[in-house]
Amino acid sequence: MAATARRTPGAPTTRDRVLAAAAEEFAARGFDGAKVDRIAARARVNKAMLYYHFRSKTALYQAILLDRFGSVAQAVEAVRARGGSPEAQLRGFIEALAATAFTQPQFPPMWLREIADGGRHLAPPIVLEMRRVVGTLGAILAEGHAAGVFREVNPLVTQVGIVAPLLFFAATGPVRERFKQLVPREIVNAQGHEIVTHVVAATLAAVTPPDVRSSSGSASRRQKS
Amino acid sequence: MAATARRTPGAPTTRDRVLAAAAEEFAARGFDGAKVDRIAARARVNKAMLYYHFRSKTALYQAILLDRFGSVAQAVEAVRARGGSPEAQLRGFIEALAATAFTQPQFPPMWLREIADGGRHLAPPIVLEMRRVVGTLGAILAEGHAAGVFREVNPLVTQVGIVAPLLFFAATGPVRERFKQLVPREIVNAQGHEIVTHVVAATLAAVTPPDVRSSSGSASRRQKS
DNA sequence: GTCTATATTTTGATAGAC
DNA sequence: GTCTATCAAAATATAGAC
Repeated sequence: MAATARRTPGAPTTRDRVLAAAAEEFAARGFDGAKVDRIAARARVNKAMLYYHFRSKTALYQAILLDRFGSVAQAVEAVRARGGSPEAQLRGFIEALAATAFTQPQFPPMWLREIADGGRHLAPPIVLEMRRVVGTLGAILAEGHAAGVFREVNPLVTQVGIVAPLLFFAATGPVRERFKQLVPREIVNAQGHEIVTHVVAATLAAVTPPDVRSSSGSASRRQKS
Repeated sequence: MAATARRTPGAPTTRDRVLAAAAEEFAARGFDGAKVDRIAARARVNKAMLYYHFRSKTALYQAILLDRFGSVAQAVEAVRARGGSPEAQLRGFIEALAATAFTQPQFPPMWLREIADGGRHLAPPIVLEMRRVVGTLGAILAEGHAAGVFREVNPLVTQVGIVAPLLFFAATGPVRERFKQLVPREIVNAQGHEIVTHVVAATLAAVTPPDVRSSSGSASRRQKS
């Protein structure tokens, strides 16, 4: 109706370009390190334009966080809805998180920073999305426990055991690249699938009850060699 | 000799107070979020005094990082020097890291932030300290592999599986405290020892070869129930 | 919806007296 | 070694024309 320029269908809107540029800037520099001027420049929009679409730097930041955590929650809930054995769901949970961490490179650093910040920018809606993620894992673990294939474990501890290595590994990519001169190649050249395999194996082992860990049903702790 | 005020023996020097205050500020807000004025106020020193002792905000930050990573490296090397079975050394490695993470609350957030920052502030000496940590783990894993009690695993992947959950759990303390209203108590009230137990179990399981995982020496993957 | 110009505050860093 | 006063550069945000 107004003097709106007719956009090319499928082309990202100005708002979308700002969101994308902001995600990169926030991921790379953190909330305080991110500069509104740089975001605007990256998005090839004017700074005033940015403030036209978003109330403030904080609002922009929170919009991104809400979107990303929402899509993570959706992904893990889809895994749970798909059903299957508790082990399969747990593996799917891990793989869904890994997929997010590796396909959305901005997400791991942002998550790590929010943790380090003590959740200073986490509005309640964002926390609810995070809650959906732990809740989903809790449901999977409870189902497995009820079926007798999982021990009773603390969902938070288990979730940290899953999420932390995936985020950490994904986020350390740039650091490893940066200092590859100082560290042996074989060590640095770990691939994403290796950490996923590790996390799956480690998590399954940690939630498996002692009595199904070996066919003999005996001690869970091996005797010293 | 000069007009130096005679310090009370054992009392922290001005420099030490600045370092302590800076560690808290950097941990809580990150490099860009930390403000020199706040550091000075916290340390009850003048800002000019701060710049007398440290060349710049960056130099102050790096001094702290070097010190902390150095003490971590020292701790894990002490574990290795103490000897014992590879399993015992691996457990000791994990516990040493956990002790650092829980007794020095500023350290986990600072580490997470440096990762997220892509190592932008990591001077080569600091990277060398980090290298000592991975190197120590690599030595333990190699010894275990030579003795036939560990599989051949990537030290970096294994280290991420250890360090990330410990740092993440320690660093999430404030977040969990902050949003405890929104999450069930049983979940939030996980204690530090729980994550250590989890990491030890998960890591040992991940590095144990299939043929010693059960006394029968059969399949490492359990059949479905 | 988009841009130019600018107001206002904050912040890292220093000069210079004592 | 310590403090007061202050500079100069950034950085968030907005006013107002088109």
